[in-house]
Amino acid sequence: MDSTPNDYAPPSRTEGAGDDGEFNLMALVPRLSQVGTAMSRGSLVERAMQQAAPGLDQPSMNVLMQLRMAGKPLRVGEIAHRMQVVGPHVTRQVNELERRRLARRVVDPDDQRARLVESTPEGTATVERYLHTVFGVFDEALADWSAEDRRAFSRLLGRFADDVAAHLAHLDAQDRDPQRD
Amino acid sequence: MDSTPNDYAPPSRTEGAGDDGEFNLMALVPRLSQVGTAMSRGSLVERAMQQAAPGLDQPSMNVLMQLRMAGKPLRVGEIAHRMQVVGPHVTRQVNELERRRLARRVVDPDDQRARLVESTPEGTATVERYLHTVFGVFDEALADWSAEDRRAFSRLLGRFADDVAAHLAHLDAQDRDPQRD
DNA sequence: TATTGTTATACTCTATAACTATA
DNA sequence: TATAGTTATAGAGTATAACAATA
Repeated sequence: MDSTPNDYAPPSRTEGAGDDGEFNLMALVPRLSQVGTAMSRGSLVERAMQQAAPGLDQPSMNVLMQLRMAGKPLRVGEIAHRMQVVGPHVTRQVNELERRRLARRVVDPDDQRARLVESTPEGTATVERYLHTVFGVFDEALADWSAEDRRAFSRLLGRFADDVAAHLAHLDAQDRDPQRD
Repeated sequence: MDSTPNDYAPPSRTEGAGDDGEFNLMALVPRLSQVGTAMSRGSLVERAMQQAAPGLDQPSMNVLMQLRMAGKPLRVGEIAHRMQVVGPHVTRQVNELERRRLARRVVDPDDQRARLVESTPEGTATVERYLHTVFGVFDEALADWSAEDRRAFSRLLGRFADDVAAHLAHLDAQDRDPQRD
């Protein structure tokens, strides 16, 4: 019983040829949701968490990921901003990471109020294991893709994320300050 | 906008950390997360919910969306499957939708155990308002895109979602039944 | 005996409010 | 007085377990 989740958007089955070729916003939405689910609570992250740090929670791994992507220690507020969450949330995850010796806090020399969160070697190794699993899945899933399609997807996804974010920021600013526009 | 997730220059040891034209998995991950956040708890959905049905919760709207995309009444279990959630979760949202007269349950004539959930006219109007807002934002955000880029993005995103889902389903099946391969 | 759905309960993620300590 | 972070608490979203009705 397991019917296809995709009656709405006929595209693909992909293997053969003819994608329908149309641009249809209605078809885009379920795909975006699908990707969102995969990145937050699907078997991909479940699998990667299991490989990398059984028992650790997802947001804590997300903190480690932010540190990994930044390549340097970050303030609590900066991590919160990058994760698109609120300060206290980060505090709790950093507590957990510190308890597990995956990260530590040091006072920011430039501002005694602030704390810099930095990954420990074990923290770095943990997030590397996580990314190894995630990349492995993507890599195998995209095994059949042409180099050109990969580049195009990367470019278009980045542009899409940027353009949507920028437009929403514009709308939000308008809401806060109806004068402008 | 201030510092966007774009600072993420992967620290040196990433595979082929190339420039914009390259395909770099490490660059893909934050973009996918960003899109996921937008679709689940960003200002896009907040805005659309506010326009369409202030006070209604997001998963209930998601149920209405599934009915809209299917174009026909669906069983509780089928809705759960399409939403990638578990049965009891859907039951609660359908209760809420019924309370608000946005959907109703009818016994499935083919199986007295099952219930078919169908949208009321008000439910349909509600989800149309929601989609109108979402499509409006996307449409404006993508205003500058060429028709070709739109088609390419639609095609590649669909293929990506399908290929990742298929590969994960394969891995999950392997986990459950290590015999196979 | 297996399946569809519901009720009751608990867990995870995230937000808001009140507070502490620097600035 | 404003800012960085923390503590305490509350809410939204989702899962698991036990059950009822029908197959």
